[in-house]
Amino acid sequence: MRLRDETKERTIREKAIEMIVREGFDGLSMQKLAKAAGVSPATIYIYFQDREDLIRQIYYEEMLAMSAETLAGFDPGMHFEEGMRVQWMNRARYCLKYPMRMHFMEQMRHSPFHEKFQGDARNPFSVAMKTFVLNAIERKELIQLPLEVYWSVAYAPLYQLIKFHQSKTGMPGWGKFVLDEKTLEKTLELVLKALKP
Amino acid sequence: MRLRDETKERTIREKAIEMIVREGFDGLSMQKLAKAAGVSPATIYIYFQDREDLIRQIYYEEMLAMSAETLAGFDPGMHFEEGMRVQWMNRARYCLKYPMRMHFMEQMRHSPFHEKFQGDARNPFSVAMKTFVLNAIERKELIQLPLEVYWSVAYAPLYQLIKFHQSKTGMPGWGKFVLDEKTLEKTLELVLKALKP
DNA sequence: CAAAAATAAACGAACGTTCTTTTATTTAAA
DNA sequence: TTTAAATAAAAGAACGTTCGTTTATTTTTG
Repeated sequence: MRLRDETKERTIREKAIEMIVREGFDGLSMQKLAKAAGVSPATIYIYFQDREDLIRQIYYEEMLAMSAETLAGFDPGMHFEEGMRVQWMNRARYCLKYPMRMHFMEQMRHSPFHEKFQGDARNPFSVAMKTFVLNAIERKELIQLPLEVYWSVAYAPLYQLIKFHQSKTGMPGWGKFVLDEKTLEKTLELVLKALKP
Repeated sequence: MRLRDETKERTIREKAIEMIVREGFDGLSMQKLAKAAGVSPATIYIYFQDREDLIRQIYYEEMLAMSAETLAGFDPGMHFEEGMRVQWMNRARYCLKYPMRMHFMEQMRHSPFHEKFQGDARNPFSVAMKTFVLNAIERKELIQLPLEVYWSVAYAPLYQLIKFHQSKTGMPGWGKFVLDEKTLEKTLELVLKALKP
């Protein structure tokens, strides 16, 4: 019995991400992907049921990887400020280390795929986050607010900053923006100021 | 000479947005669009050069409409808190009034089209925004910070909140989230707390 | 040799776009 | 006032291409 060449699946996954980032979901065709991965179109269908399953699987894998990296060194029982700092640094590090994957996820999250796949995506992440927030509120290290408001104030600015950083042109009319350690830290301070009692 | 039926172009544009929101850029095909708009495929090419031009034109139109609505009742010389409040309410109103268009724009902004079209998109918006921020800093109503940091802290939370509101399922594991006037106002207060000296 | 991996070639369907024709409307000569 | 030429809008059918996927076959390795 012939064994699977696991590098083939990896290559397919990576090339798919590249294609989607470069040309959007429009640009992801199975035949072009096969060519890019140096593989026959039929081979893709050994590893994935169909095009949608391919996208779904990449999405799940990426979600897990991001969650894991985000929760590294994090404990839901941590003090608020420390926990926030760990998460900010983890997220920033991941996004800057894997800009392709990050871009892919951003594209995913704003496409109709997101709602379609969300139901069966069980990231270990929401639970930890919820516990962390409730703890922090109880300890009076964080003001009382709905989870969605917390999320919006706590992390949306970070992702927007990263998007500015990764944008080639920056804001139209403004120059190129570079996100350095200091700016990151300063922005985190602002967010903490908003959220602490 | 036969006159143009202007309703045709409007219908095409609206159906295109609907299709993109429902099925993504993948799902936008010229033939399906023609059928949905009750028009011959060839007719679309009277109004638009090609598929990409169609998307580009819709994008520009939407950008202008959003900018206009966002700047309604706004003056770059306004005091910081008042200006922020006007912009928050304007943006929120627009997004909640036209969820389709908003969704279309979000999908646009995170697709490769965005960088492609950004160069020639001149929204009247950046200038007003820049002036407003510089004024506010000079008056010491706003702390000193880069424009990108300001933008990230000031508006990213708002858009994230709106996305929660419009998401059918809400955060996975949490319930459905409804954005009411009071939550909006509360969140704005938090952001102001972060940004004021 | 058995069996799964991998392929090349091919399938019908759908794609973006164009070609040809028809329809509606204006213009202006009769 | 009638009517025919002129013209752009609009339609329908078709173009060649590429799409996602499958079938039939070969290759590889336990």
